[in-house]
Order: sequence, then structure tokens, then C-alpha cells
Amino acid sequence: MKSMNSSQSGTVDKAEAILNGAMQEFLQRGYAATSMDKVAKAAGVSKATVYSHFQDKEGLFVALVKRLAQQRFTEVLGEGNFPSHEIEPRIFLKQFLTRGLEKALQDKEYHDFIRLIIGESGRFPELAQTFITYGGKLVVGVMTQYLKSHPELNIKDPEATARIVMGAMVHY
Amino acid sequence: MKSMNSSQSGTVDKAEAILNGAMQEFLQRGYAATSMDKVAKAAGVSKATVYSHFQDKEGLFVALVKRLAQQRFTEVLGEGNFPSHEIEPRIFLKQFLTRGLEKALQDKEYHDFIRLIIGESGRFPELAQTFITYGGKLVVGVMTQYLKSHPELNIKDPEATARIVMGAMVHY
DNA sequence: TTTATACTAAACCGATTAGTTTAGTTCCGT
DNA sequence: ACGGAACTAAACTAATCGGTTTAGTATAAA
Repeated sequence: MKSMNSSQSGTVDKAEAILNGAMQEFLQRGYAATSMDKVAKAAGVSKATVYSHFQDKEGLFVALVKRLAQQRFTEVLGEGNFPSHEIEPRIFLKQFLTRGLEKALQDKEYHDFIRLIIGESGRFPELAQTFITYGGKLVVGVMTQYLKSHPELNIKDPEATARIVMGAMVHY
Repeated sequence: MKSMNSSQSGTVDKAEAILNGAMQEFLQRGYAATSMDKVAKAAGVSKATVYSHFQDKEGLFVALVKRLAQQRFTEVLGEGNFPSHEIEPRIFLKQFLTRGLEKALQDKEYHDFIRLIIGESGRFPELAQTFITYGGKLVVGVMTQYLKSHPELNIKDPEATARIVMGAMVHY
């Protein structure tokens, strides 16, 4: 009845459910204030099952953040998800920035995710590190490529320009 | 022997000591992961004394963050702490940005403070709010004023320019 | 000397925590 | 029909939590 899964009943679904429940709780309360009992309840799963899928609280947290980061980036930067290089600069910029700002301003889950990553970056430095280098490089890269492919804009240092634009957005 | 205090032995010093101990612990571990026993120990004070000076954990935390924010801002923006309006733009900008970046990059305690504020901004929104509006307005204001007082730079929207420069710095 | 204030160490409270264990159930392929 | 894997609810452990209380000490003004 649950359909389309390789293994038995729902071993993959359970792991998914746990991650979803953990997401809800961690994003709302932060790492230290989230209890494993609440995660289990939010996932609709017994606590023992949580510990059969993830070694401990830290392991669950790391797995969750990595999955979230990946989701976010493929969501924002999936193919065709940003404007084509062929369109006019004025329109490209407007679309690029509008989409980014919409994400940043309206998506509460994204807010909570950023807050979580920054807040726990002291205790989980490698998570923040990969998030920044991975995500930052991608966005700056897309914009740098666009600026380079439009020499008529007469921009001397495309990467620096891309970083300045991105910085203004992030700060806003 | 402890000198120059209005009241008896050390009632003010104790409150100071508690705030300092709390600063150490909260900045290192975050709000939820910091225990009041550790705060007391770090302050070299009994737990009962902590609770005689601050109503509860939340009250201590709010008092601490407010004190820290005030310290930081007067430290950075105290009179004569930023370059004069009279000096040449190239030098003004360089000094202004260099000082800001030095703070942001080298001062670990400042790092931890920002991290704490962002991380707990979900549970203590008014703290983050005052921090942003208060601090952001000040810095943008200083720079906007400078740009306005130098019409030879031919900057059409000084505040927007100030925000862009500041954004690039913060993001960096 | 008395009295009030600030403090201390330590015990205590009820609640909650991460993580384990136990005993039993459901469902699968064989 | 059988064995095994995934799962469940619930009890359990040892530790920690925020906060209070208790009993007692040091100080300084009266």
C-alpha cells in the first residue's frame, strides 16, 4: 500500500520520517534544546527506532543538516532555475536578485536553517564550513560566469563585483 | 582594599563578576547548553548569589546581551573612534573598512557574540531586533554622513551606497 | 553587642535529559 | 509454519537541569 520502495515495509520511509521530525524540532528549538523524545514523537516513531537509524543525537543532527543543505542548493541552483545567460543584463540581474530575496525574506524554514547553522557553527564548525564554501562558491560562480560572458558590461573584476552584489543582498 | 565602591564590600563587584562569568559560558556554549551552576562557578560565586542578583536564567541572559551590545557599540563608535570627516576619501574608506574588518576577523569574542545573537534570535527576538536596528543604523549613519559631506564624490544615493559597502563587508 | 546585609557551601526538589533494555508485535521471504 | 528483521511502548539508568532552601559565616553600621 505504501508503494515504490526497494526493501521491506518502510525502513527507508522511517529514516525519512525521522529526518523530517528532527528538522521540525531542531529548526524550531535549536540543537541543545531539542530532546530525542520530541524528535521521536514528531517523527511518529519510537525512540528506539531513532537510535537504530542514527548513532546518537550528534549523528542525527549532522545527517539532517547535510541533507538540508543539499536540498536547499539543488532547489535554488537546479538547472534552469536561474536565468539564462542570453537574456539582457537588466532583466537577468532583476530576476537573479528577486529570486534570492524572495527565498531569503519569505521562506521561514530557510531563516531557521541559517539561524541554526550560524548558532551551532561553534560546536559544529565543519557543517558551517561546508555550507559556506559549497553554497557561496556556487552562487558567486553563477554570477561571475554571467558577468564574464557579457564583456559589453565592461566589468574589470567580475568575481569582486559578484561578491559585492551578493554581500549587499545577504546583508539586506 | 578593593577600593572605590559606593556600597559595602563588593555587592557591585559580584554582579560584575557574575556577568563576566556568564559571558564566558554563554558565548562558548550558547543559551540552552549553559547551566547556572557553571555560570556560578565561572564567576567564582555561589549559585544562590547569582539568583539574588538576577531573577532567572532568562533575566541574566538578557542583561548580559544588553551590556555586551552597549560595550561593543561604544567601543567601535566612541567619539574619535572613527576617522574624521575632513580627511581624504581614499584614506577615510581604508581606515573605516580596515578597523571594521579587524574587529570582525580577529576578535573571537565578537565572533561568539554575533553567533550567540543570531543563534538565539528565534527565542529572544527583541535582543536581535535592538542589536540590528541600533548597531546597523549607527554604522550606516556614520558612513552616509561622510558621503553626504563630500559632494565631490558625486554619489547620488549616499545611504544606498553606504549599505552596499557595509553589506560587502559583513558578507565577507 | 546587636542587627541587618551580603554572601557561602551543600542539600534538596521535581523535571528532563541521552541513551539502553525489555518484552512483545507485525510482516517478510522461505 | 518458521525464523528473522523492523518496529513498538514502556520502563529504566545515571546524570543534569533550573531553582529553592537551609544553616551558617563575614562585615559593618548602630
